[in-house]
Amino acid sequence: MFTELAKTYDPAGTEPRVTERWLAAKAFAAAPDARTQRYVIMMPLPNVTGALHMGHAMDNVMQDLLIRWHRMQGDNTLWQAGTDHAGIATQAVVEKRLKELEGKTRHDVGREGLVARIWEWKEVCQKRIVRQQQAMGCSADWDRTRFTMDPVCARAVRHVFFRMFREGLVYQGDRMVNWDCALQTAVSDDELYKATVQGAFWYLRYPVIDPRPGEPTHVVVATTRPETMLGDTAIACHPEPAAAARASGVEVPAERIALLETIARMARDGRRVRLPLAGRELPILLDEWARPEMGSGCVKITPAHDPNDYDVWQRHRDRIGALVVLNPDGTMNAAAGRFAGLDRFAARQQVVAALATEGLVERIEERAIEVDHSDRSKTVIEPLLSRQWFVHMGDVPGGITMGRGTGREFRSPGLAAAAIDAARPGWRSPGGRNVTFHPDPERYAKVYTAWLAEKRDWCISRQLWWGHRIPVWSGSFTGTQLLALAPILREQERRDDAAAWVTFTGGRRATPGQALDALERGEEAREGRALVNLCFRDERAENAVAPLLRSAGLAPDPDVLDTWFSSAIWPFSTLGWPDPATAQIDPGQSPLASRDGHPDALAYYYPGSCLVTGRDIITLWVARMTLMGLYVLGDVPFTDVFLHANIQDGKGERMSKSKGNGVDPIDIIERYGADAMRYVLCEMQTGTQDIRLPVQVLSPFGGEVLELAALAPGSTVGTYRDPKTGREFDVAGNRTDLPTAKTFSERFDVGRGFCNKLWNAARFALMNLEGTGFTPLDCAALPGEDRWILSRLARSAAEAQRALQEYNPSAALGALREFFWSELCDWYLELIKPRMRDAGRAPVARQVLAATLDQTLRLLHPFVPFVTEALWERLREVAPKRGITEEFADSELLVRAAWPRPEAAWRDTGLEERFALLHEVCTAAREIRARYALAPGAKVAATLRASGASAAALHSLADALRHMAGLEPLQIAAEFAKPKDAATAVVRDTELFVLGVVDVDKERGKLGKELEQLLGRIRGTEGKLANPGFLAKAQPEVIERERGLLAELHSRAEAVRRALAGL
RNA sequence: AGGCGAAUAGCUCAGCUGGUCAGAGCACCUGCCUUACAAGCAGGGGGUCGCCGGUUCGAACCCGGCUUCGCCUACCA
Repeated sequence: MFTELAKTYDPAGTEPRVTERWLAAKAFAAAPDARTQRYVIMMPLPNVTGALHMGHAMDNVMQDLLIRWHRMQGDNTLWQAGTDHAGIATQAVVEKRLKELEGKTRHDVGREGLVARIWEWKEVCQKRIVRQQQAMGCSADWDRTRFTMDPVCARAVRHVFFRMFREGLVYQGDRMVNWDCALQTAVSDDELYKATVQGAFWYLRYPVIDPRPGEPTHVVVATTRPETMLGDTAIACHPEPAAAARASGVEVPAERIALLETIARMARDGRRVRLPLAGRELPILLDEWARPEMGSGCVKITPAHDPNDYDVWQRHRDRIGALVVLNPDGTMNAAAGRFAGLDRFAARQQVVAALATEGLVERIEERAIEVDHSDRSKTVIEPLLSRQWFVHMGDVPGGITMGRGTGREFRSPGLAAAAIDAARPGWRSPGGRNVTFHPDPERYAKVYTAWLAEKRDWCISRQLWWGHRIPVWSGSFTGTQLLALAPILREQERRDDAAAWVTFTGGRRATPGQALDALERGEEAREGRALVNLCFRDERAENAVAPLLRSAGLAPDPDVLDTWFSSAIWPFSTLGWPDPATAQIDPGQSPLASRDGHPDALAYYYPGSCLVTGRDIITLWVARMTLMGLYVLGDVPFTDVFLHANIQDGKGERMSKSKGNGVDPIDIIERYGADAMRYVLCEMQTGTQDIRLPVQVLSPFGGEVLELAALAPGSTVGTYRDPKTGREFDVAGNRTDLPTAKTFSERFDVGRGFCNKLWNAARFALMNLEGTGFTPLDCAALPGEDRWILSRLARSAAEAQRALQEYNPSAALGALREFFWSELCDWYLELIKPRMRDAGRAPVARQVLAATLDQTLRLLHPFVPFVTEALWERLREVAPKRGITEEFADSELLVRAAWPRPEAAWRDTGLEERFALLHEVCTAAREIRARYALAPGAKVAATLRASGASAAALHSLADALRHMAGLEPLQIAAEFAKPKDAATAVVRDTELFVLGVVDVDKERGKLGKELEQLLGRIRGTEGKLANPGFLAKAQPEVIERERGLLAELHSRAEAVRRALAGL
């Protein structure tokens, strides 16, 4: 029995119940079956660092939209959910809490203790993330939820690393890294941000050793970090100072050029300088890095603490070395002599002071300096030389085998090269796929390719405790020691689950066998040193030999892998690679192994379909996932990459919680409902540019709505001032001493309005649908408005389908909104109201209405799943059988219902045209009614002058016109005298006269204005047609159109003139 | 500094290969509590399409320059 719906839609009361039904029915679960059409999205896994923000909401909603759409189309649809351990980000968060709550550092609790705490944090955080995603309506397969450090993924990480290690694609080397002294780890370039700090250029004087007459006694170098001078191993001067100065375009004083030329000559002469404080002799290098126009023109070279100096070192390795003067914690090390133990900033002061007493500080230039900071610890980054693991991105001699052992093998010159190929339009993998970016293929392919083309090796080691341990044992040995280890090395080399490399000091890398042979043959000196790296594929095997290795002088690598290493293999690690049958999943999870004769999850769901993300992730993720997929499985992990817009605040700035300009999706869901949020996110997603979402906040003092972008900032980040009271409040949640206020955005009003409209349209329908049955109907025999709404429905469904295929959610939703609101609600529902009261005509109207509502709910479901699912339930109760010519396939849950098929038979372009005329005449009549302030319910007499096709159209739709415009009685005739007392409107080739309401002045004003407009357009069109160039060069059909337009304008102007004359 | 992109109504955005393309929603104004919905209905006003040139019979759209903003990459002794 139908119980009437509430008058307004209540998302808070509806959504949890709908979620429960979905989850209870396991409506999102995916399992391999006989279907060949599959659709797979691997969720860009959120970090377990905290709550989701609006960017996640956008990303998740876009994915859910595609997933629900494909699921309804009958594809076997998998949305793989999960979270990322996010190494450094998570460790930093937990360490910070540890400090705040317990006052302890990670060293107080130890490695195991810290990792245990992070696991606890992860459990809490992952649960919260899943709850948030479910609140948004995400229809991911929760029974397959993975975590990058769970056993399934961890095994895959080891196997991939092992394969790369054995094939020589990962290596260990000394490189310049961004060192975070607080977290004591290297961080990647992506984890840096620039900040301006107050600093100075210190100009330091290095004494020249034994200067000759005419030569300077000192060489001046400038630095922003004086303490690093303790690590100087050279100074440098440009080889051609005069020429370089000219080329720079900067005015350089002649004296300086002369001085630099002298220094360059001294360098060629082999003159040296003495490093103050340390006393070392330093050579003067000639290197183009020293730019005459900058600083003093000469530059100190500190290879271990400056990336550019590192490059200089690489060019002069035969002459200079590198000296590390910093400890991992940011204090000076023993190499810093008497400054050892001092913090880097304290050392800076003291070095300067010491130099000053020796008269070696020429001058100090105070100024603001841009310095790299760690995004994780917010401290100043130190460039530092250290030993790290790298993935070799460039080409390798002989190339590499991609997809080894998969049956999709192919050769590629290198990893980056393979990933670049994958995005070429003409390229195809052995599986026949490539990667295409949407919605702007060329633009984003360029970004992707440009980044990969640099082929910069990927630093994959992190000095953290939280993450996948690097499964390598290492040791440094002399040749003699190495020979003693031969039995162990040779044994490990024989195993297929272990691999080893020996790197000699000279840089030569060899397998243990080759290395031992080389030593025995004397190609490598026995007193020289060699680095041994030994990698084990399986953890158990590694543990078994660990004691042996330890006794042999090898030690396990203390570092963990970069988070992106495990994220990059997410598309297949989640599915159980390398062997789904033996993957160790949690109790209750969907199996990965083959079942019921169907393929296993990996074989069935890899390669996937689409990656949905923001364009800032192109290099971080898309490139690395593609590369790993090709390398390990011989095929791309997805064929489509959907890059959605990012959300900015009202000022066009990136939203950020810490900045206090963000909006929390959970606040929005509470305030507006999840569907409202989804509606607006989809509507904003037009594909061309980033989106501004103006942010508002309720004043905690006065309660009024304030525009965040217009507020005066408060005393700290994330605080603002109430304009009325001048008092401060906090929105970022980092101040406990101030009142807090939740941010929101009025943009979401639109979404709430839409859901409410949908609710009420359904409410009306359901009130009238009691007892609706299904009888096959003859489409052609239906009343005009029925055929019209079905035609519009079919057209809108096709439009939405096309827009979704083009990754344009906004256009798809726009088409559906237009159909639902402006056609179904504004016209069709009104048109059938009289039929609903007429027992004879009601059944067909009911059946068509039920069918239309059925299709509308299906079409809108991917956008607004909750309200549509709730209404679907009621619709099925009231009208269990629905359809027009044949019955639609039913489904208990809308989420599993079939997507509407394109019904070509419903389309009737001529009828739609006739209705368009009806709408125009109706609008004209309403305009007259409004102009003369006629009561809405009052009927008014009218006549229509129309002939030909228009007359036929209006005759056929006269009832609708009477009803919708309140025209009664209404006459339609080709010719009659215009009544004196009639208000007039000219619509296309017809004239409408509304009788008995005329106000001559009003009419004259209105018609006069219209005539003026028409005459203006006539003049314009005539001018065009009088232009010989236009007639000669424009396309004939364009000229024809203009002529037709001119004729129409003339006849309308004539009609308006007649109306004016008749006043 | 280089690369990519954007600038259209008060706000947020559409506008396909140049020709009924100047649009939508919100906001605003007017009138309506018309038995689905006032979170609604009906009607209305509002834009020199960032600026300057060029190409073209014709430019919001194509080209060049400029201004402003955003993103990415690099760099500053």
